Amino acid sequence: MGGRRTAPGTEDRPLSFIERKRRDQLIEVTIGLVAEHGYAAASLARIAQAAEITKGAVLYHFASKDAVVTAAHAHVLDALVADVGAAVDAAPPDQAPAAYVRRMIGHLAEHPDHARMIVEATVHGDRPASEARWKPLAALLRNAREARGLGPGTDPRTLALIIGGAIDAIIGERLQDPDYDAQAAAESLIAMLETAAFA
Amino acid sequence: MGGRRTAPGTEDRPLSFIERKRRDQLIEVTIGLVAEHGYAAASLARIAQAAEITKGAVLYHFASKDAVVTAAHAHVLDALVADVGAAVDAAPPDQAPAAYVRRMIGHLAEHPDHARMIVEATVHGDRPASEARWKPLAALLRNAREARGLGPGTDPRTLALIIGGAIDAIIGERLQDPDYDAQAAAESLIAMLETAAFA
DNA sequence: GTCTATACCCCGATAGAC
DNA sequence: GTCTATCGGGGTATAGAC
Repeated sequence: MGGRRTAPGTEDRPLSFIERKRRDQLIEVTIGLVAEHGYAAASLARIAQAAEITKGAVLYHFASKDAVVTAAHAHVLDALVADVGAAVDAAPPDQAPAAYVRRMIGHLAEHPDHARMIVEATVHGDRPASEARWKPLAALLRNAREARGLGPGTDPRTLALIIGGAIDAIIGERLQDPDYDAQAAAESLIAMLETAAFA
Repeated sequence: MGGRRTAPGTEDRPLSFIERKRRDQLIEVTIGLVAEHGYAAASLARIAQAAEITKGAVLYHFASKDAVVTAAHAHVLDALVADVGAAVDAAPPDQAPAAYVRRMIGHLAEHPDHARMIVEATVHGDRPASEARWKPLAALLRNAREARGLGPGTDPRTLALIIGGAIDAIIGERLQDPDYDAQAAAESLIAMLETAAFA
C-alpha cells in the first residue's frame, strides 16, 4: 500500500519534531517563491525543488499544493497580527491608531517577503476578506475619538479604508524602491490623520 | 499551408472592419473573464469558448494569448486615462487634484469590470509601473499648491502615493459591496486632502 | 516514512485540411 | 478565413515500490 491517507496535522495526534521541521521548511520556501516570482510560480515542482525533496514528499506532509500555500499565508498573517497587535495593546487608546500605522508599515518593511506574500494572497484568495481588514482599525479610530472627547466624525469605515489603502501603497513603493523611506511616509500619514480625522 | 504567419494588426496594412470587430469582441470577453474569474482563468480555451469560436481562430486574430490580455489591459487603461484626463484638463489648477480623485473613483465605480482587470494586471504585470501611477498626480498636487500661493508642503511623492492607495481601497470596497457609496468616500478623501495637504 | 513512476488534465502553439 | 488534429510541456495528484 502507498502513503498514508491523511497528511500530518490533519489528525488529532501531535506532530513529531521532524514533521514540524519539514512543514516549517516547506512554508518558508513557499513564502520565498511567492514573494520572488508570484503566486502562479509556486507550483509543487518548484516548491519541491527549492526544498530539495520530491513532489511526492511535499504531498506527504501537506494534503495538497493548496494546503501548502494556505499554510504559508496563515503563517505570515499570524506574524503580522501578533506584532501589530502587541504594539497597539501597548499604546494608550488615543495613540492606538498611530501605533497601528507605525508598526504595520514597520513590520512589512522589515519583512518584504511577507509583504509580497500578503498582497499576492489578497488579490488571489478569498474576496470577502475585506471586513477583517478595516473593522479592527475602524474600532481603534472610534475609541481614539472617544478618548479625546470628540463626537463621531467621518464614517469610520471610509476612514479605515483610506488609511489601509495608504499603508498598502507606501509598502508597495518600499518594495520596489528599497531607498524609499517608509517610516517617514508613515509619519506623514499619521500627521494627516491627526489634522484631518481628529479635528 | 496553414494560417498566415503574422496576425492582423502587426502589419502595416490597416485592419478590415470585420477584423476590427473580432478584435474588439475578443478584448471584451477577455476583460469579462479576467474580471470575473481572475487573470489565471483567462486561458485561450476559455476566451475562445466565450467568443464562441475556436482556439485557432483566436490565435489567428492575435499573435499569442499574451497579446490578447495585453490588448485588453491597454484598452481599459486607455479608457481610464482619457476619461480622467479630460476631467482634469477641464478643472482649474487649484481644483485639479479633487477632479482627479472624483473622476478616477467615478470611472472605476461605473466600470467594475475595468477596475478588476486593472488590479489583476497591476499585481501580475510589470512591477516598475509605479512611477507612471503617482507622478502625474504628484505634478497636479504641486501645481495646485502653487496656484494657491503655498510653498512646497509634504513630499508630493508620498502624498500622491497615499491618495492613490486610498482610491484603490475605496474602489476595492465598492467592488465587493455595491451598496458602498464610493462617491461619498471620494468626497471624504477630498476633504482630508483639503485640510491636511493644502494647510 | 520517503521516493519513483505514472496517470491524467489543461495549457499554448503549430501544421495543415477545408 | 476558420477549423481539426496534434504536439510538447507543465500542472496536480495517486499508486505502489522500497
